[in-house]
Amino acid sequence: MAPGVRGRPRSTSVSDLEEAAVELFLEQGYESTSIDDIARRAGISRSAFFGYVGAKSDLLWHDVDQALGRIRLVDGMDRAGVAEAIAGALEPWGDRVPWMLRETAIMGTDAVLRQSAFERLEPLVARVERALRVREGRAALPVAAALVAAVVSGVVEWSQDGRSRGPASDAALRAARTAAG
Amino acid sequence: MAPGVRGRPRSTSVSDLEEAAVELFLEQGYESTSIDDIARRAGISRSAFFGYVGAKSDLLWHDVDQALGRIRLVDGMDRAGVAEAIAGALEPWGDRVPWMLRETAIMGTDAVLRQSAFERLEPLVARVERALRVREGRAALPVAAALVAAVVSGVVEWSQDGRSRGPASDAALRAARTAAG
DNA sequence: AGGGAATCATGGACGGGGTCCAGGAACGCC
DNA sequence: GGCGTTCCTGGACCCCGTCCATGATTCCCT
Repeated sequence: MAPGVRGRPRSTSVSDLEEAAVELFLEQGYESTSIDDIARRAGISRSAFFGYVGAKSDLLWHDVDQALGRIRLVDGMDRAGVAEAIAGALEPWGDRVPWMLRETAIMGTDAVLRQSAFERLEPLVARVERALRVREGRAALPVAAALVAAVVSGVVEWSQDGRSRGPASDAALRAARTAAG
Repeated sequence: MAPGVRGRPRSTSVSDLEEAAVELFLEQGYESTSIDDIARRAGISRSAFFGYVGAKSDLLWHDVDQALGRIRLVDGMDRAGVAEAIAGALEPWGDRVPWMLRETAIMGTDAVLRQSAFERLEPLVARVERALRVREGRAALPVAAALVAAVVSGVVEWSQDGRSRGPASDAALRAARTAAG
């Protein structure tokens, strides 16, 4: 596939690394799993690991990062439009929680997720602010921050709902509405 | 002072460490300043450093942590009440921006602040949720998250306002109101 | 077939953060 | 002065993330 690409082909993928990591995290926990462990199980060296991923915690965000990449915002949107755009990007998830957002207790990843959450979400806040600026003016930033925070907290609650969990996009929309009320 | 305390007295304080750190951060930047550098300038060993502070980034949050500790929430508050409580805790700041929130460009601390922001703010979200639960019911979490996010973004904007910056508490209140509207 | 050129993998070195611990130093109390 | 308590020190340790020289694998062109 992909003709015209020269050079040595990659020997694995981020998804494979993610898979290997989840296994190890479930077995030994996040902190007790070194990058060496993950790389070894995926069949590459520690150095190569950093050719796929910039940090160990990136593996936890792989699914979320892809969802973030699917969000399509347009300048001039209103709050509801932004909420729908974000919810739409979550539709591929359906009612299935990404591996890394589940079993956080077993893996002991809560602390790490908190550390990297702001870093991950802040770019989205910036994008939302830009989209809202036409309608909200100079107050766009707090509005954007509040909107994103509401949606995120909604998704987090959703991911912790044991059973009877609907689609992620519904949870996102619901949270956005309740916060706006 | 403080009679009845046995044992060797502490040889410095967190505030002293913060002061030494700010100097070094302004001179060399955050990343280029090692914990050894800070400890040396403060006249203690690297090991002792961790007896005052759990991590290098804690120094950046010293002022904010104290403000967080001043916030008094009561179960049954409404959104406006919570906003006022938070704003009240910021009054000691007046219109002066804490050292570590200023000159973040010079110190190169933006990345570190982002990393530790969620970690710092999430406990506040939890407290706000608890206070709001009486009135907001099960939707308290997204509301709390949105409220905190709005206030924080407002304070961040305030801290970057070059001149004609009013008190921090005003900025916090303003942001909370615009996000709620 | 053979020689670039490009891309990736490897192993190792390095600096730094954070933890841990054994020993010593400074205090109050008896 | 002895004792318990609290703190400081120096060092060892593990791991993360960066960097680099070297080698491996592929495509393309001649």
